[in-house]
This record gives sequence, structure tokens and C-alpha cells, in this order.
Amino acid sequence: MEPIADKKKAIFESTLELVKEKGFHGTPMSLVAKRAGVAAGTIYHYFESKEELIQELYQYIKRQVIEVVQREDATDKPYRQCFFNLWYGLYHYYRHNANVLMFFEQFVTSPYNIYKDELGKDEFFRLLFGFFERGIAEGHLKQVSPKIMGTLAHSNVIATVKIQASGRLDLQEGDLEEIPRILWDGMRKQ
Amino acid sequence: MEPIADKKKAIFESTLELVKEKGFHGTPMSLVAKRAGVAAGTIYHYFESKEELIQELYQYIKRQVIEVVQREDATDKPYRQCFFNLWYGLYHYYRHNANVLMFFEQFVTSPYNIYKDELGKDEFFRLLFGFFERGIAEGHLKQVSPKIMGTLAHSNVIATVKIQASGRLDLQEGDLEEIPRILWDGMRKQ
DNA sequence: TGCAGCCGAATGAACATTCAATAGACAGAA
DNA sequence: TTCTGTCTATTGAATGTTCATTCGGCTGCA
Repeated sequence: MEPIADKKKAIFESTLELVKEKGFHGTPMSLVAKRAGVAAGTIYHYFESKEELIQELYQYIKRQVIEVVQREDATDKPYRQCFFNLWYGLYHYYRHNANVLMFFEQFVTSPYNIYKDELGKDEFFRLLFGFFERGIAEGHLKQVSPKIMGTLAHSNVIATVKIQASGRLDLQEGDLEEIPRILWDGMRKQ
Repeated sequence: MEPIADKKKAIFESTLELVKEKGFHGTPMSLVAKRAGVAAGTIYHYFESKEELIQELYQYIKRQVIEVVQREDATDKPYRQCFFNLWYGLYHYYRHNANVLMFFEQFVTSPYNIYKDELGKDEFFRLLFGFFERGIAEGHLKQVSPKIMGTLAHSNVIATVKIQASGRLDLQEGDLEEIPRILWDGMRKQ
């Protein structure tokens, strides 16, 4: 993983913030440039087009999320423990990187997302699904498609962060334990 | 509820399709007009601006979803039954109106959404939360904030439809029973 | 005759992208 | 050390395109 040139990173961060604030539309290259502290032309030194900037940014971000999953999956703790750690791992990552989350969400439901039909090939989801597959194989979870459980679990984390981030509703200490608990109780073998 | 002029409806439908296909950006008024079979100017006979078109469309759609909740909530069936009916009601509505779902999702995480901080005042969510409040009061559900459970339940339905709609993964007969089951098992009083 | 509904070419603004010009970094030659 | 040439990185004004919105005029109905 080569280190990313300073300006390139600044452009990424600027894009991330702006997309969160204003969406893909409403994020002109001129503003991206200004907020990154570079000239408009500089962006085109690093990226061929807006399209490519967005695509590369998506890959850049995804690598970070993948690391979270890998960190929590590959331990020898009891499965149940891993389950909660994974949930909290993703939760905290998204919580502290709210603009990543928003970018992700907007990206996935946008025409920029050209991977729509290759869910199985996406490394993030491969890892995630693998984790649930293991849970079923080891007899901890219900006999439900791991792809389904993985997707539901992920959407559960995201919904939680969104509740939190929007500030529409403040989660109490206890709630943060109850939510993954609900998920676990629903998915575990009864 | 006054009947909506034919052309107005055509404009709504056209916008819905295009936003699903191309996102808010990538949906120029000229295309909206063409697909609706009207002239560009006609849109401005009905709506003051693109902004207002999107906002009105959001309201128009929301009323339909609200009806689904009302239909399933206000029966005298046992609570557990209502729970599943509500899940399936929303599921089927979104399933048969995939472009509504995509529009919703994009709208919510976009700058068009000016209601971000008034979740409690949104009628759809008021109804939804009310349903879970009842479940707790009647002793069917865990003692967790109804707002949280409502939000999680809704995101669960949406995740399911998105799995289905994307065609990335085909849900079996049985899966469609397992998914709300997971939710119920997680939220019900143990 | 008047009017609402509708049309689509014309307008101007916003935007992505280009490019000619400048600055700096570095290597080799004198 | 200094000079020279050749890179790459950077700039921001200029360009051409796309788009939201406007408006003068047409149509058919009362």
C-alpha cells in the first residue's frame, strides 16, 4: 500500500466532506479544489475525471472498512464475542467517520456504483459473509443464508450510526448494548 | 386528497424512474419532460422549480407508505400477527415500487432532505414508533426505545428489499419467513 | 373573445475539463 | 560551485457543454 501523495489525500478528504454535506450533485470540482487548498487543475493531475475521483475514493475508503472486519474476525475469542466485537468495530469506525458512511450510502444507491451485481466478489462482503458462514457451521447461528445475515447485520450497524449521527435521537448507554443484542438474539440458534 | 392531474402524475413517475436509474444528478429536467411525454415548460406549469418537484414528489410518495402502516396497525389481530403483517406490508409495497424505495433512500441522505432533524414529527415515523410503543406497553417486546426498534425494523425491511431488488442474491421462499422472524426473535420479550 | 394548458426554442448560469504558463526539483556538465 | 536543461507539480483563466428556467406563442374550450 503506497503512501498517498499529500494533495491527493487532501482532495479525498475534501470530496468526502462535500459529498456528505451536499451530495454528489452540489459538489462541483471547483469547490473540491478550494476546500482541499489546491487549484482546479491540480485535481486533474491526479485524476482523469470526476468519475474517476469518486471511484478511487470509494476504493480508498473500502480498504479501511475491510481492515476493521479482518481485525475482529481473525481472533480466537469465542464466536459470540467476535460477533459483538465486529458489531462494535464497525459501529465505531462509522461513528468516527460519519462522512465515510454518508459517502458509502450515497455511492451505493447511485449510478456511480458500477459493482451493483457483483456483491459476492466485493472483498468486504466476502469477509463479512465468511464470518456468518463460520457461525452457522459452528452451530452458533440459525440456518439462514449467511449472505442474508451479513447484509442484515451490516444494515443494522448503519441504521444505528445514522440514528446517532443525525442527532434526532440520543442513544443511551444501555441502548448501545441492546441493539447488537437484538441482532444476536434474532440470529442465534434458539 | 384531490386527484392529481394526469400530466402531473406522469411527471412524478418519470422523475421516480430517472432518479432510480441515474440519481438526482444525472436527472435533468429535459429528460424528465421527455419521458413524461410533456414539454420542458409544462413541468414549470405545475412546479416552481426542480427543488419543489422533488419535495412534492417526496410528500406524494410518503402518503402511500403511511397508508400501508395504517392498514396493518389498526386491526384487532394479536400483536405478533400485526408485527408480521406490518413487515410484509412494507416489504411488498417497497418490493412492487422499487423506484419509490430508491428515491426514498437517495432523498433521505441528500441535501434535498430538509426534515433531517424532525424525525419525531414525520407522520410515517410517528405511526411506526407508536406501533412499537404499543408492543412494549402490552408486554410483547423488550424494554428498548420504540424509536430504536422502529428504525431498526424499517431498515431491516429496506435491506431485504434491496437484496432482492439488486438481484445479487435470490431469496428463497423460506428466507422471506426467516427474515422477519430474526427481527421478531430479537425484539420480543424473552 | 378570453383563458388555461401546453409547447419548445432561447437564455444565462454553473460546471467539468483543458491548457499555456510558471515554479520548483534534480541531474549532469563546466 | 554554478549553470543548463529536463522533468514534474501546480496554477487559474478560458472553453465548451449541460442544464434549469423563461417566455412568446399556439391550441382548443367556454
